[in-house]
Amino acid sequence: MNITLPNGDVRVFPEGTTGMEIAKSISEGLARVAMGIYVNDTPYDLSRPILGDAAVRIVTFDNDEGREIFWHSSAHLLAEALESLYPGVKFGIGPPIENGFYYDVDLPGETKLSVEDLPKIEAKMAELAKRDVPYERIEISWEDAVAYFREKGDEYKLELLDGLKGQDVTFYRQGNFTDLCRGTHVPSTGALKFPKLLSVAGAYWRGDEKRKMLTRIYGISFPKKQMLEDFLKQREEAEKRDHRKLGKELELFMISQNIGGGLPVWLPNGTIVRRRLEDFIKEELVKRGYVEVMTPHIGNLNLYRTSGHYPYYAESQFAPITVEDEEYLLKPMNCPHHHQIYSSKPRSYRDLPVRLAEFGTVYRYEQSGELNGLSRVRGFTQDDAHIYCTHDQLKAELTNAIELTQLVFTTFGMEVKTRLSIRDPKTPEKYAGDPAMWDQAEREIREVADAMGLDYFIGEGEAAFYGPKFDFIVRDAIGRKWQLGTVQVDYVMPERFQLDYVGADNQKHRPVIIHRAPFGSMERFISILIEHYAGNFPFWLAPVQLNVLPIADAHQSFAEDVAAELRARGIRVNIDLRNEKINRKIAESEQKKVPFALVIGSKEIEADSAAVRQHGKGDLGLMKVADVFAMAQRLNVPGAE
RNA sequence: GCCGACGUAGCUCAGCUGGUAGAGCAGCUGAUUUGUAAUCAGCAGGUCACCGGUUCAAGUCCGGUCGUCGGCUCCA
Repeated sequence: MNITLPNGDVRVFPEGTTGMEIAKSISEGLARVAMGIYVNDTPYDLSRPILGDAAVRIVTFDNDEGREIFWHSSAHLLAEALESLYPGVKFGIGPPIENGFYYDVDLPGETKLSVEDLPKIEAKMAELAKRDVPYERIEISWEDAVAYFREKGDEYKLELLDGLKGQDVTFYRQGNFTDLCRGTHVPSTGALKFPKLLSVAGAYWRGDEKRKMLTRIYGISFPKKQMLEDFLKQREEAEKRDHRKLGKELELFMISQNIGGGLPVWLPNGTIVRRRLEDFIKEELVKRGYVEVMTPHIGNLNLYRTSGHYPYYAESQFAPITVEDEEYLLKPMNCPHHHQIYSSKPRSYRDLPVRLAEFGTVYRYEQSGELNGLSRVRGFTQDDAHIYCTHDQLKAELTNAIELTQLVFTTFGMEVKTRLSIRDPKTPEKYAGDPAMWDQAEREIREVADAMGLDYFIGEGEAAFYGPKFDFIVRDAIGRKWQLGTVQVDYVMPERFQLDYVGADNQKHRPVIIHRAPFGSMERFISILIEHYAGNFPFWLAPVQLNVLPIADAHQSFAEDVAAELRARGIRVNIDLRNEKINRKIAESEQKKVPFALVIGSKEIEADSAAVRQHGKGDLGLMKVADVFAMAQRLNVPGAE
């Protein structure tokens, strides 16, 4: 048979040759690190005979696919270890994930697992790995598979089999452990020498909170010990960037239980960062023809009945407040308020687009277990705006809104993934408005994306109930994904709020609304920003931009003059007049991550200069004070490095 | 909300099998006048998250509550 390699080479092998034999024919080295082989894009075990001509691709730990195989096999090894340590354990699912693998298990009786049990399990895994036994693929009829798990009493596997009714299935066996599994696996357990179990957590069976909570064990493994060590070190480094830790250290924000969980307060330093970001966006809004508005924090409940948010989202809102027989809601979003502004006077097509912007604070009830620093809160401020436009203007306005969002991410150099969030065709009841409208909206938003050459992926079922949207997703220091900016198309609210404008034909028409927020939530954006910079804010954002550090009393008056001159130029300056050694003053300036320190002693005064020290870079030498002023002003603009 | 772990001074953390709380940093006072990452000394600082129980005795053991963290679920 003819086997085509990824480089285009075609080699002839006897029918039934295995992936391992092909790998060996290429090189012994490749055979050693191979995890599996893709045969015409279907993953095969290396021991599985290949029948007929095929294009193949051998995958190793360096490929996503190879890691997937490696971690999937590791999950089976974990399961085997658990079965040997906790006889009677039942197994849910145990897939590979982005960084490692997990297995969901139902432990026998009242057995509880805590992190302290992990080393023991880990040791067992390592021991089992050492036997170096093969992963065997077993094809089995559905009936026999059911019989096996019925015998074993594993109702979870039986439930999984329910979903596979009528098909033959595959088992994988290594040593004493057999699992229902589609595969693929590494050739033998010997490859999995360095497993590391990371955490235990509860996880609902099949993700359904009405069903039993299983114990999930997370782990990771590597083919080389050094890789495991590097991974753990990197993890530790990432934890240092955690915005909750840096937020405290740099006095950016705090969360007080006396105020309430999920209700962060901004400290003076954090307020500066936030205001600078707001100023940055506001400037862009002016350039793009937005007008700013302000609306109160509560609104009549009827607004949200009209919009449909209430009672649909009632369980994620704070309870209504009743005053003089009227009910009010802490606003969970700004849109209805803005719609009132739009409809406060007759609008002509000549007025459109109307772009109403507001840094609007909204309140949503989040479950206590979900609160997280600034990332997940109960009160947050959106850099919100609603664009009311004619249908003809929609694409241009969408493009403009997406560009603004992109400007945000490029300004900060953040890596972002763009998701086009559309309906889930299986649950039409979750969406308002008529399907034809949706089809149109989804088509239009996609056309805009394609015209812009946007790199995006589809998120089926991620649309808002009133329309499709783009979501901009970034990762925090420890790899969790968060949605920041969003741009949404909405044909539903104009209907519900009876919004209209008079067209050139002197007839009333419905506008289209674009909801958009480039930062999304200021709180969440800043949480990511803190981690992105590891607290080392660029000059224009830094709460304190410059520390002036006189060496001794004699240098104070000159230093104070320099500081005053900088302040007069709008630079945020601190001066350290304490009776401390210069080393101490420098150390603290570095710890506080202040971008520049100006050391001032006799030499500097003599030369009308300052010794400039850049945070993280060290001493840059003497600079004339006039040049320092110029540099500070040059750096004090958004995006400057 | 659910599963698990954790909660000691402003911060970071010690406190073994129960015997009335300890360090470093920060703070205050004083000395030192300092040249590129922490000068020295003294002082002060705690209802050991909260409530209840066991015990002669609880930071430590048990139960409950609240909160934090890691997940799960949810996210307009």
